[in-house]
Amino acid sequence: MARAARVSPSTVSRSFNHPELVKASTRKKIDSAVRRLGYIRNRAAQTIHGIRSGTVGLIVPTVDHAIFAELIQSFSEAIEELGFTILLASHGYDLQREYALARKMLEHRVDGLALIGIEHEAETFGLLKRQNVPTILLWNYTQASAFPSVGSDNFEAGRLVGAHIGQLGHRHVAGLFPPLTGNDRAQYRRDGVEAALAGFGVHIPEIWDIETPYSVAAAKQAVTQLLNHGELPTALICGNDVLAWGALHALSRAGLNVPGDITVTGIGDFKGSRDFEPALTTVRIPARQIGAKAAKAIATRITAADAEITGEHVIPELVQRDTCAPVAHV
Amino acid sequence: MARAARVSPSTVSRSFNHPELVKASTRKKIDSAVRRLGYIRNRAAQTIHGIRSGTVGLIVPTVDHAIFAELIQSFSEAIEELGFTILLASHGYDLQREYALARKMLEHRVDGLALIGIEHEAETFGLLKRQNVPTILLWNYTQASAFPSVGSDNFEAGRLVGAHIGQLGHRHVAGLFPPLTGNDRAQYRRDGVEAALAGFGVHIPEIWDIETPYSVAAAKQAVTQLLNHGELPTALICGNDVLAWGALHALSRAGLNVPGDITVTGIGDFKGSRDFEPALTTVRIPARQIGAKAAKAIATRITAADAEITGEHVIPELVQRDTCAPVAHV
DNA sequence: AATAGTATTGCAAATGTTTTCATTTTTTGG
DNA sequence: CCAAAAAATGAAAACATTTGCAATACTATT
Repeated sequence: MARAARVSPSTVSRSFNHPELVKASTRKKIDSAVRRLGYIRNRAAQTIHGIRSGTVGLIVPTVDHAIFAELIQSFSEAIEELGFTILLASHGYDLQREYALARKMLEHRVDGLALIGIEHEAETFGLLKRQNVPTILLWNYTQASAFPSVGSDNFEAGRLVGAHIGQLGHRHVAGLFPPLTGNDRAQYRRDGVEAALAGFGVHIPEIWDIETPYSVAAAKQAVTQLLNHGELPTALICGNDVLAWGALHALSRAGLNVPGDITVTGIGDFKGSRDFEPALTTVRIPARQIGAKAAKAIATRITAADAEITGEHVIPELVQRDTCAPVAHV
Repeated sequence: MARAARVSPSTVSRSFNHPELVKASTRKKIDSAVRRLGYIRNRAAQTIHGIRSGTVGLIVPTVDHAIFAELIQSFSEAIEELGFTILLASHGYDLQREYALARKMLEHRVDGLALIGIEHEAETFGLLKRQNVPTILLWNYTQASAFPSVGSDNFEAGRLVGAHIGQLGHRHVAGLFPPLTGNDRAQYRRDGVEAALAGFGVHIPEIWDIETPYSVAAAKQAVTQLLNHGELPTALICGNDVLAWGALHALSRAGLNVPGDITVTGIGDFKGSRDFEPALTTVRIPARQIGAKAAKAIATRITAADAEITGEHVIPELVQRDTCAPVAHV
């Protein structure tokens, strides 16, 4: 490239990075050579100078379906705006694989890393601390996390639905949750629900304690099965909106009225929950906001290495819509 | 690193890349130093030797919601399996931005690039041809695309619904499509629908030709508005499943029976459409299959530079479920 | 114990860029 | 038109790795 423009590599470099330092005529020569050759700078070569790679790793449990899609989208938009590109990988809720992926991203010399959730392998935390990679934990929030977390307190989210259901007078409550292992969000929500419910002396009995994979299909099937099982709860608390959608479809299919016959809640307030029929009562965890804030936080930390970033709590909020009713007085 | 293990850099390199060439005892020394220092190879340094970067660019219109999520997930799983990491970016249906993003990925020296759809800026195609980056076009399919395409023929998908609706006897048909600019998939579907319909002498009149942004909320609102508009079509063809969901919610809200009062179709067969109530009649475009095949195709092309890869047509298929009925005989 | 192999390692060059410092060119002011 | 100052450019080192080739260290054979 340098020879094509008949200048030294140094001048080419300057022309890109500090154009004000090179004479207009020289710059023109270089630009024309660039165009002529279709030259594209090699970021890898810059990176080995300690110059930032311009990439941020994002490791999620899954891209599939609604859960993280909105988060990924907003995070990616915001981080792109700030000049970075995303390296994306998913581990399928396997925190061992997460460790391997984090390592791989470090090989690529990402400038920063974002993980979903608060709890990770000690090995992973150790690695990131040692390598001193700016890291941020998304989606769930606590003050005491190993790295700054940006998200909603999922325990609080669970508590909100639990309390709401309790206040509506429900005493026969079922729970529909995804597998809890490797998923602190679901775990915290679940704990929050139980804690709030306990305040009303309510406990989810084992027959009504359903675990299903994360999908509309699985949730629908599980609820359909529950329906054939004899006694019906008066309320069904779902660990997230997708499961709630599945539940609503199952109830609709069975000819049951929501909230007349049974109350249903979700968590997440995913796109579509507002417009569902009946509109889903849920807890809003504002994915777009979290994504945008997280992007800003990590970019700040990357560009101003000293700036200690703090986590940020995006407060979850109960959104009352049309799937909840007070229990009929006995 | 090399000094820590008291060997030369060359030996360290060999120990990683051709372990059989270094003595077991030396390898052990190196391994222990690696562990001690938490050393992680720098891929950037490898990349400037012409060694592959191990990344594949994936540029999508949006990550949001159901459309591409499944595709991204399956593509990412498969490509990861093959040892690559994804560089992800989204352009919001703006093909100019797509060009810029492609350039950026080239700066990062991606080993290959995947784009959604067949039609792109001439500039983009030119760039990729010149740089000779293995490129693949996802989701839509034609034989005559600028790069190999892996996906379903979206014209055919549209034709399938159009023909189905025509055969059921519908003559008063409405269409609900997303904006067509910068979106060949929607465009082709639309064309297919119209072509098939024309075979039955049917044309979508302007009042029933609705364009809405890509979301459940927008679709619901648009259909609600249509409902207040006087005359009702006997069938509503939606450009994709998400819009169909919105339509179904609107109809449910209005107390209309599907398919009794009106027939509805989607395209895509996204996760959840099967379990919707009523289950959505749609055309299956198997995202998982497309993602997996595309990953394999591009990886092949990357690892065996000579291997000319061919596109692959994943045949779309009408999935008849419960939202279509023949029109009542007049 | 010497020789011929073979196995193992190191040296040096190369990769594409940035950066510091030195050199050359241009401009300015007298 | 000259000297001094300022502006523009180039040379060389640095970054972390790979690789071909040369050098060294073993092993087996006689």
